[in-house]
Amino acid sequence: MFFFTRYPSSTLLKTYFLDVQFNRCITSQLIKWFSNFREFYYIQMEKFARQAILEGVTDCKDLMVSRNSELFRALNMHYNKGNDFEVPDRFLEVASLTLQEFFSAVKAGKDSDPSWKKPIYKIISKLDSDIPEVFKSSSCPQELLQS
DNA sequence: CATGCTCCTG
DNA sequence: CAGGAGCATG
Repeated sequence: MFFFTRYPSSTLLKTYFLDVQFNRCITSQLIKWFSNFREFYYIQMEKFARQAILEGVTDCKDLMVSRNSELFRALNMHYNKGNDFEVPDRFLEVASLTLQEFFSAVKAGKDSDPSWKKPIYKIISKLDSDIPEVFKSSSCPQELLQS
């Protein structure tokens, strides 16, 4: 699900886990889960962005996340270990944009500001897509829901 | 006071 | 990932 939504609301999650009896713990645990997902995601982005800078990359167009890029492999291995489904193109676009945002920010020296990542988070949080119906409850294979 | 999020650990 | 601290919102 992370490939579609980086910042799912608790109400949205509830509509996709109809067979789960939500209580405070379950809900906060799921929210926490996505928070952890984001951490990994952003850490990878920053890592590759800095690496690109060290490699002398100057054009953002050279920072597109394709299905055969190292960054994609790292993310796919984390969220889609068994290659249970095809990652949506939209995610590649969001990932590319995220990488470019980090790249530009670091390159501009904005990382000296303690809260330099906040603006990037704000941008990315607005790029969530709708989750396909197939992910909903009962008929959905567990492999798909796991990430 | 309840939520939700980040940051830091283990 | 899970836990907990600390901060922001409403």
